Amino acid sequence: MAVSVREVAALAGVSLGTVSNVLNRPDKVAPGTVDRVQAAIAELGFVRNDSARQLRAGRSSTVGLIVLDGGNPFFTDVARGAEDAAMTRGLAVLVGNSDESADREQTYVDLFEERRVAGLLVSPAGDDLARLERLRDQGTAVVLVDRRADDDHFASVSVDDVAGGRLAVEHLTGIGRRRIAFVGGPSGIRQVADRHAGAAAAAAEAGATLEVLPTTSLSVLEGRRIGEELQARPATERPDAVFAANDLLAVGLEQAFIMRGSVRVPEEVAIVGYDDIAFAEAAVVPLTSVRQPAQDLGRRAIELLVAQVEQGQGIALEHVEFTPELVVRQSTVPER
Amino acid sequence: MAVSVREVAALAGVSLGTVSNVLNRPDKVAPGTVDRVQAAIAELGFVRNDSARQLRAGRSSTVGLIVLDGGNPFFTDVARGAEDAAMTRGLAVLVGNSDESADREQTYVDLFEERRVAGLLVSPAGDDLARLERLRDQGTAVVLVDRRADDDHFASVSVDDVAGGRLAVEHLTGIGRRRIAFVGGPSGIRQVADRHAGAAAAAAEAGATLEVLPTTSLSVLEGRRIGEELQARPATERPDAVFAANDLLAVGLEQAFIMRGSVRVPEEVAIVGYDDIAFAEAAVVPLTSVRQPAQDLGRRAIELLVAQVEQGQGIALEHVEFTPELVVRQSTVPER
DNA sequence: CTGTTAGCGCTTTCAA
DNA sequence: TTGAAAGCGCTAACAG
Repeated sequence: MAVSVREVAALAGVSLGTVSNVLNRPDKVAPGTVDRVQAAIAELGFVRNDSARQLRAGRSSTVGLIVLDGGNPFFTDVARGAEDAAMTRGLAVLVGNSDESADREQTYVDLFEERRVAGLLVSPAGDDLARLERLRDQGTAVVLVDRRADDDHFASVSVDDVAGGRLAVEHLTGIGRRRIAFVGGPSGIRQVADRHAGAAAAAAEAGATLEVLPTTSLSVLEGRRIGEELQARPATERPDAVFAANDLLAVGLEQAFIMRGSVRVPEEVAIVGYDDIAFAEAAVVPLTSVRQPAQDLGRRAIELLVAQVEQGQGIALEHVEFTPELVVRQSTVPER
Repeated sequence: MAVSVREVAALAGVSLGTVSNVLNRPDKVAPGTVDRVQAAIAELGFVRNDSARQLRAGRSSTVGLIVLDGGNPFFTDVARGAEDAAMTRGLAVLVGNSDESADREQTYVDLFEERRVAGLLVSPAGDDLARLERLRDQGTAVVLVDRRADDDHFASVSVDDVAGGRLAVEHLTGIGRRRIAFVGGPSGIRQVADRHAGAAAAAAEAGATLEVLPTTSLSVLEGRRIGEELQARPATERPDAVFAANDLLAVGLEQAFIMRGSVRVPEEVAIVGYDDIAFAEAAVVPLTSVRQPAQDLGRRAIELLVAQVEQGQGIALEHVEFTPELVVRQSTVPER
């Protein structure tokens, strides 16, 4: 079937140990020999068998990544960042999609464990991290993604949603708005609660009011529903700015305002969204939004993982928390 | 480090061959022994080493999938379908994102080849399939995804874009529209050309006209530009329906029509998009769109791959072409 | 039904 | 600088 080092060695007229050296430490081999071996490799189309390599070496050059939602752009960006960072280090990333199911997550953890991955990046589906702790205790590096580890059991990379909420509202007060509404829910979602907390703090500091308009989900439809309610109010009782917990809500608000033609954005009501989805820029009024550095998250997670692998168990577990950034567009600052 | 079959065998008081049998052919082992071995496995937390297994077995239980664009919902759906189908067969899917770069694609092909994957699912970045042919000649099963293989070199799964274009225009003529416009471009993109061809055929059959409005890209902005042009025309010179080559264009058209308030959708102009992106349903006027069975594509690709693996080289190469389906919403048929 | 044994392809001492 | 040999963990004969 596939050609092995043995055949390469035979063709090149050297021993298989030399072929291995050409592959792994070419500087330890005489230039002429290297050439001969490489010619043989090319001629036979030899491709190294990673299983054998890994079995012998005891360690793998693959890392696993388990994401909560493979269809979510945030996670595809995280994956992309991880992939890129891994590739420069000669690592490959196996991506699994748990779809928020603890069972599926478990299946992937098993799979990765059987493959003896160098480490695991995981955005956990539930609160039961016991299985991951066991893994880590057995020597597999584990980094939590998009979840701040509350204890010292795991390294983690996450984004500071409180800072994101603060950023949004500081921008709104900065452009002179004082009657601000926060649209979002359910409040049980940690991200929603954090963004609200940051928003509330920033509003209080600036002497602005923050009215909370709860939603049952983070969808365009819910945004439109709230938008309809707001535009039905007398102009004097409307907020002069809205911070939506995500972009879908914000787009729904925009639709309600623009479709009716009753509320001008941003003149009467400025709108800030969250996530900076691809669609934010293409909204009827391009949307100001809080962007999460998803690719950086993935990149950094790989770096923490590599550090753990290289420095072993004893390493201090880092918790990296990224600060989101504000992307200003016409939904808060009109085009000149 | 990790525990091996040897240690399990020692603890259970059997030989390592028996442990292997418990793992792979439990029915060949006495029930009592099975229990004892499994107790030992549980106690030691034994996890089988897949590298060793694969090295010995000569075959792998992983398949590689290389997609053109990891951020594109179409491909995340394909991946999801492939993952699900693979999982039920005990296969794992390694997903690589070529990002339309032939180089990146090559890197992943190399990676997968080193890992001796059972097969490769790939939506090729370029037209040079020579490398893939070599792979296939060496015995690795290859299935082309989202690209109809023009020859008998590869099995393939794709979606019939001509049928999709036909579907869209038949719907429009079916609701009585006769002056139809096709918005899309550049025409060099195969999907665009096919969708147009289907649309033209359907229009001709129904005795409708099909005006072509070319775009430089498939973006919301381009859609909005065309929309502005159309709404500036006298009502009598406007088409009574538009078929857009994708949903982004369609959303841009809608935005231009609705924002100006000058053209009613669907009364004056009906709009059909393509892809049925998540946003289509949430558009200001929910968008009628042509949906591609992306998950089915992924699932079927795995099935073709498995067939090749099981039946070997001699198998007749299948070309599965899916027919898209129309999702009707208010942009063509008003709510009652 | 269970134990023994021979490798899978590679890397890595250790000697020459 | 190169070659010979041992063995990673597992599976699949084959023998008992």
